[in-house]
Amino acid sequence: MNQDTATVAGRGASTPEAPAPAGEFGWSLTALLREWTARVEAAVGDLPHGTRGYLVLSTVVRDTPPSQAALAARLGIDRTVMTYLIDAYVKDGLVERQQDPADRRARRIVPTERGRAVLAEMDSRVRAAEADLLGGVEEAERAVLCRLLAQAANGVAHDEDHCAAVATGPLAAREPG
Amino acid sequence: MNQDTATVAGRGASTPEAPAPAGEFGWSLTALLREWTARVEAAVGDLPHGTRGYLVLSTVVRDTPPSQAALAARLGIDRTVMTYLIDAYVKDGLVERQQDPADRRARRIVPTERGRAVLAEMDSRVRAAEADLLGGVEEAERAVLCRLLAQAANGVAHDEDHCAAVATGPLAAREPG
DNA sequence: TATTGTTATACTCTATAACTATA
DNA sequence: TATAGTTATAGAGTATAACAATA
Repeated sequence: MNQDTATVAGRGASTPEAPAPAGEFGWSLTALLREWTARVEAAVGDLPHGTRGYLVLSTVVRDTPPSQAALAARLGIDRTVMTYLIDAYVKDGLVERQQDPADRRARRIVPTERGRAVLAEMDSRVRAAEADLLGGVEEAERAVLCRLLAQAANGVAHDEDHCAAVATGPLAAREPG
Repeated sequence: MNQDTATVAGRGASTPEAPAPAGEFGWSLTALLREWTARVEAAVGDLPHGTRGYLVLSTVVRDTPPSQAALAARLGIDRTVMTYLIDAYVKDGLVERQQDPADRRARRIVPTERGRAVLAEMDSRVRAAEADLLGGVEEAERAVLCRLLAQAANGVAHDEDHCAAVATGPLAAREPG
C-alpha cells in the first residue's frame, strides 16, 4: 500500500504542462467525494438521511428554493425521492411544507427554528470534517480549491436539465421567475 | 432557474476570507461528479460499465495494481463487485487475469493490447468531455483545480482503510513526495 | 488464523409508472 | 395539455455471508 501511495503521489507531482493522466480527474473527484461522504456521514450522525439530508437542509435554508421540484433539481435528486426525504424532515420538525399561494400545486419547503439550529450545529461539524479531509492541502490552496470547485460546479449546474437526457429539454429554457 | 443561477454565482464571488457557506463544498463535489459521470458515461458509451469501467481500465493500465483487491481498494469498490467488473472486461478481451507467482491467491489484472487501444480512445473522448465540463473555468485555473483536486484526493486515499475509525489526522500530514 | 477471489443471497437505493390536484 | 406532488411497483446497484484456495 505504501508503494501504491508513492506511485500516486508521483503522479500528482508531474510536470505542470502535461495536465496529469486522463483518468486522474474522475478518480480524484470520486475518491474525494467518497471520503467526504464517509466523514460527513459520521459527523452529522443523527441527521435523518446523512450527507444527503445535510445538503437538503443546507439548500433549503440558504437557497430557499421556490418548490420541491426546484430543490430536487438543484441537488440532482429525483422528485419522487425528494418526497420521502422531506417527509422525514417534516416528521423530525426540521422543515415545513408551505403551499405557494401563487401556484397551489407547488410547496415551498421552509426551515423551522429547530431546523435552523440543527443546521448551524451540523455546519460546525461539517466544517471540522472538511478541514480534516483537506488536511493534505495547504490552507491558502484549500480556499482556491473550494472556490474553483464551486465555480466549476456552478458552471455546469444549469446544463443539468439538458444533460439529464431527452425528456427535460424545453423546460430548462423557460423563464422561471 | 436563471434567478437561481444568479444567486449561486453570487455565492462563488463572495469575499476571499469567508471560505463560502458550509454546504458549498459538498454540493460542489456532488454536482460536479454527477455531471462528470453523465458526460463521461455518454462519451465512453460502449465500454462495459461506463465511468466505473473507464476508471478500472485506466487504473489497471497506469497503476498496475498488484492484485484485484488492491485495485478494488484504490477505486473504493467492494471486492465482490470487482469480480463482476473484471469478468466483463475479460469477456470483452480488454484485460486478463494473471496468477501472481509470488502469491498464488492473488491475480494481477493486466491490460490486453486491445485494452490499451480502447483506453487510448476513451482517454481522448474523456479529455474532450472534461474540457467541456470545465468550460466555465479558465484554462490556467483549470490546471490548478485538477492539481489541487488530485492532491486532496491523494491525501486522503491512504486513510480509506482507517476510515471506519474516527481519527484520521496524522496520516494527512505525511510526506506526499 | 488471515487473506484472495468467487458465488449466492439479501438489502438499499433509485428509477418508472400511475394517480390527483392544479395551471 | 403540462406541471407539482404523492404513491406503489420494479429494477439496478450494493453489501453480507459463506465458500475454496493459499499464505
